[in-house]
Amino acid sequence: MRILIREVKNHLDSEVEISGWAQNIRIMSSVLFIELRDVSGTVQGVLLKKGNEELFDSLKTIPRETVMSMEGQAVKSQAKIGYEVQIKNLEILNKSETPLPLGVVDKIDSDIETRLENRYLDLRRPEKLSIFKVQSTIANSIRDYFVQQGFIEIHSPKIVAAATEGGTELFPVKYFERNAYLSQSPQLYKEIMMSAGFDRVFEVAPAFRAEEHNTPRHINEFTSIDMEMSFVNDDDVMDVLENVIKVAGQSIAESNERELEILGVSKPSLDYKFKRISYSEFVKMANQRGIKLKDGEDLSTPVLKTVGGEINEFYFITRWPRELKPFYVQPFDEEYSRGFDLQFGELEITSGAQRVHSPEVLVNNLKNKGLNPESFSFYVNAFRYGMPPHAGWAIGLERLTMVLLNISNIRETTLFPRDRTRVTP
RNA sequence: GCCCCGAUAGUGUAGCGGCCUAUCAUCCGAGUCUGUCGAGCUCGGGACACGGGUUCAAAUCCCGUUCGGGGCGCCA
Repeated sequence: MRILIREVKNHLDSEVEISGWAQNIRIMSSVLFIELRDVSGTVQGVLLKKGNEELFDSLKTIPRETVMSMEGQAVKSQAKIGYEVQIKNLEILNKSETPLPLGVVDKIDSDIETRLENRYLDLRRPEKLSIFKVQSTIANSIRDYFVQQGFIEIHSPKIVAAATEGGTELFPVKYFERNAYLSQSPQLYKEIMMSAGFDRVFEVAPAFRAEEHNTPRHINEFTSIDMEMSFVNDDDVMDVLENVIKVAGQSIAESNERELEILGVSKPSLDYKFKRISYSEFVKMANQRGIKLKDGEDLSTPVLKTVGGEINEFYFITRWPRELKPFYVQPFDEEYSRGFDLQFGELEITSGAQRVHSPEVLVNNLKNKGLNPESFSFYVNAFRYGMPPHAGWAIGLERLTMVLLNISNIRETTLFPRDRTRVTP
């Protein structure tokens, strides 16, 4: 029965069977070592030539990254990790071709381009695996938290009709005899669920944006963690968001000690209150730093870098100008809205808001934004027959992973990134 | 979409008019070495993105194409 490599140390002085990839084979005249790797770690197998001549010679020409299974005695030894497996039986399950398009254990770092082209090899490296183990923890801890808080997990359609929010470019798809689009966000649907009386919902699903951006923080398909709650305001859902981030940080600290060590990242320490800085205060902060910025202007990347870059923690930017936020964001007063962003330093992690719940205000907002309320009837109608006040937000899973692991390119936290020029693998 | 920068063995690089039948490392192959762990040592293998131009001479300079990187814009 095959065991995981990290379990070998619990079976010293007994027979074990392990399977994995031969990441390095060191051959001496009378003894050879095979470093075997599986999802849990690595261990070396040893084979003395004496008494095993045939097997010994056949292993001399085995390429790196060949998949094999070995049986033998697990023993304490002078190996660096303190133990090894004395090979008795070895079965080649699948030979690797050579040379490798990308060395898994080479000392040379490859370009991200080469790594993405050969992602299956790149992901064999423990650091890359670790990123996605952590991402799994993040997603699951958030999901658990929501379920615990009485949220209902929903799955909204990803193929949508022409009319959406405006603004973002959409990917067109052929829908039989009609044109449709890939969904940019579950926004309208999760709001409709409030009208449906589900009270609190969440969804973890892909979102598609056909923007031709080319930055280390944008991709065209990402995983959006969305939530929406009824009978709450913007401050309430900011509280929930702060908890969610802290829960995720806590779960990583508890479950991914080894991965953090491999990545050389310290445990997230989030035991501080997330600051809530109003948009207008943020503008003042920029002005104090010599940046010419008027109240009402959008916060550009350089502004966020200068001001946000100084704040090396999570913080909210609240009360954005209505002008800068979408039609479904609830006004705070004539000028400002109940929309907010969660930032980490310069990076936007989340966008959220208390939403408009009055159909009249909604229709008015649509018109003001130059959109035709008629095209949104499927959505607006849900407001006509009893829509509760509600609020919600959406986090980019990949961006959250970047922040918690201090990774600077979103492609690193995406298994198979879709960017301006990449659709494969 | 705009502005910079880049493309040399499987991988990562040096070279930036003649010294280049192109450097180094890794890798691959052959051999050697009684326990290595970035194994060591010896020998061998493998590359100038594509198209055009300038020049006696181009990896090197110029133009175009393709692809990539960075910055910005766009971006619920």
